[in-house]
Amino acid sequence: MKRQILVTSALPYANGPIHLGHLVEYIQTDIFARFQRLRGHDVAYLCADDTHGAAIMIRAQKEGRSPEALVADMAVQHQRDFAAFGMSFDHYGSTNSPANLAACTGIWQRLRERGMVVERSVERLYDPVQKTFLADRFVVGTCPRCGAADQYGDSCEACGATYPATELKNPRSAHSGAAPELRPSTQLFVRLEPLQGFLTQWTQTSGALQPEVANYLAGHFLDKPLQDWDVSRPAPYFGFEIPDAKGQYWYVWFDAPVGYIAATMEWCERTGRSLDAWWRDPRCEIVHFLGKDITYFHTLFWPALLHVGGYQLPRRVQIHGFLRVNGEKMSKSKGTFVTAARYLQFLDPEWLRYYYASKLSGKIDDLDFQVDEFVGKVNSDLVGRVVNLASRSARFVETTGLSARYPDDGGLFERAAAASEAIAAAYEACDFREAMRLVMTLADAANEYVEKKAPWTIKKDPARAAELQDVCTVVLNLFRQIAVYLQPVLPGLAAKAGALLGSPCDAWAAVATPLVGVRVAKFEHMMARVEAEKAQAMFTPEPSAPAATPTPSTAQAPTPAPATPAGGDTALAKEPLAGAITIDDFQKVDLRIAEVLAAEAVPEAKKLLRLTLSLGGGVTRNVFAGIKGAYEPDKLVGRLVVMVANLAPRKMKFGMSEGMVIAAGTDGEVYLLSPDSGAKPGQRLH
RNA sequence: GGCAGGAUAGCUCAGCUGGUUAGAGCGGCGGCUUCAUAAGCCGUAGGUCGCCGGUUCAAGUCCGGCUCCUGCUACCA
Repeated sequence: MKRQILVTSALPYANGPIHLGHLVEYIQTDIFARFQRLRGHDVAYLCADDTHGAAIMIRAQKEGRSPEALVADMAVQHQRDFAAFGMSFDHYGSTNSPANLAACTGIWQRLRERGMVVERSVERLYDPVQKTFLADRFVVGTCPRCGAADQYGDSCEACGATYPATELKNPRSAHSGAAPELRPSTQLFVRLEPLQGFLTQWTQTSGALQPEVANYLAGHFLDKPLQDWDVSRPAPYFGFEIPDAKGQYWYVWFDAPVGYIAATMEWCERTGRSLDAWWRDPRCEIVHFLGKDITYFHTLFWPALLHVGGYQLPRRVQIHGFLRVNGEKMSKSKGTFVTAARYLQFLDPEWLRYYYASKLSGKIDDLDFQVDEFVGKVNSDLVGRVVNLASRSARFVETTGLSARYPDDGGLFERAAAASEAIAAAYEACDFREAMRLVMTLADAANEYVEKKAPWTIKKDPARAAELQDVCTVVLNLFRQIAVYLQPVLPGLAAKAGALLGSPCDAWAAVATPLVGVRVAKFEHMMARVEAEKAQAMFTPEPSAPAATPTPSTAQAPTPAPATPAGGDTALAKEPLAGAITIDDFQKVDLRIAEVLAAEAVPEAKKLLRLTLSLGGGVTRNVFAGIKGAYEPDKLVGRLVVMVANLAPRKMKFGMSEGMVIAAGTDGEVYLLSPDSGAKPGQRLH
């Protein structure tokens, strides 16, 4: 039965380049889409750039151009990268499109009709100079958790904390620099509670979600009344102005997923198809691929919007984990944050497709990119086993072609054909790892056959020419079956296999019937081996900036233990220098020498020590410091540290914190600062 | 702290509803082969299945507790 399948990948944000982490998702989705096409189903693979939001607006402003220009530029970059990695989108759109506005408007009207939009006044930060409300991203200040300066109002890039903009310390407007004030703002909310029953049932019983995901939703959201969803943002905002609420814009997460529908609309328009056949017909299977970070948008809000909008709900939401590199989070300073464009400078895209396929299990687990494993898998599986089959047989039949009848092969071809359904089931379940494993056992069997038949020996005897041709006919047919099975992962290799035998590997059914009597083209290399050095080089940070190399005069200085090979400026790369401030700015900060009178771990806290600091003359301060992991409380008592003495006190879960202890560190390292001997508690730093 | 997921050979992982001597690939070691992109084939060594207790004729597989990792979250989507 021919199925109709609409496949999507999450829309990449137009604020940054495509990197190896993104590619886990796009490659996974593309393999699924290509597999379904290969099986003869009707597939639409749709994607688009996610273009709206304050982050885009700010960046455009910084770069002195319009958001539209920025977004157009990123669209070109993204699509160039995707093309290089073989993404077979049927259409690639943008959320900043008339189609998307139309689709959003339609859903919005239905929400209004059902009384699901409510207006409420919320306290928001207001820029008194510009006379405008500020989106979270337009407020900058000090992170309330880690104290990093110049962080946006929604989350901290240094420590990853998220918080309401009102908690930011020393907040300033990104427009005017003025201190924002709290003012009531009228905003629009979508009520989700009326759909609680519907969403509970859908998430728990539809089978669309992986079990862990259903559990997560049940335990985190559905166990209490669903909160209203704040879907509007005050101007200025790069996005769609809400048609019936002037000055209010849809929050980017409202119009982003609607982009799936908009992309389908554009595709239907272009190809003369019907949108309803893909979005309002239960026979169409909608499959969303996305990362675990955006789970709840796609499993609560999005189904709610679809339901109210009269659209078909996804048949499946396939959620994957994050990419790690050699067991660690991707990191710019460690060079493991590799963009698609950088990968292409070093390595072949098909290698990555295969490597990811061989690791993807369809579960939500993170996926670890290990350089050695990557090199080993590609070289031994693909070059050593698969391509090698063609390489060790094709040359023998370049002049004769394949035998006219398929010879007896002891059941090898038939067995490989019989594996078809097991392999297909693995692909269907997105257990590509299992699919690759099954295919490789076929390659093993084929190589054993070559070994046993020893065509190179047969060749020495002219009387056995027919036998030689038969053996190669078997081997090349086994190779072709494998090429077909791998086509969703390695379309390039499959195309080369098709060219070799003059018959395309473009249908799953081709594995059932051996090819006979055809000519065999001159054999050419099908895939190069990975050079381990190149893979290694790709993950090595570019030696950056001149400042890193020590000048001769400083070369005598004791060299700190070199944790990183080249450069040594990773801390600077990780946390670039902040913008210039005046001496007046600096003098606002009152830094003092303080003596640690007492220190104790806060048992309930992961990172906190409670310090009692003396500023001399009997003045003490109670300060919580996130240094539990790095310092023993006992060893701190008596030592001098530097503290921010005029930081506004802050109520924490464990008590009042009346200041902050200065420490250096990147990625969880912590190094307290000490003055030279002679300094006394209470002295100010100038 | 809450929630979720995980802990099985050096590495990456399979082990379904409990049942014979716990598996695969890679890597290691030993041999064979030389058609092939120094590819291939054969053989072999590696595991107290995180820890403790329980249920059972029988537990990696079920139950309870604990330890450690990962992610999300921390009065909030």
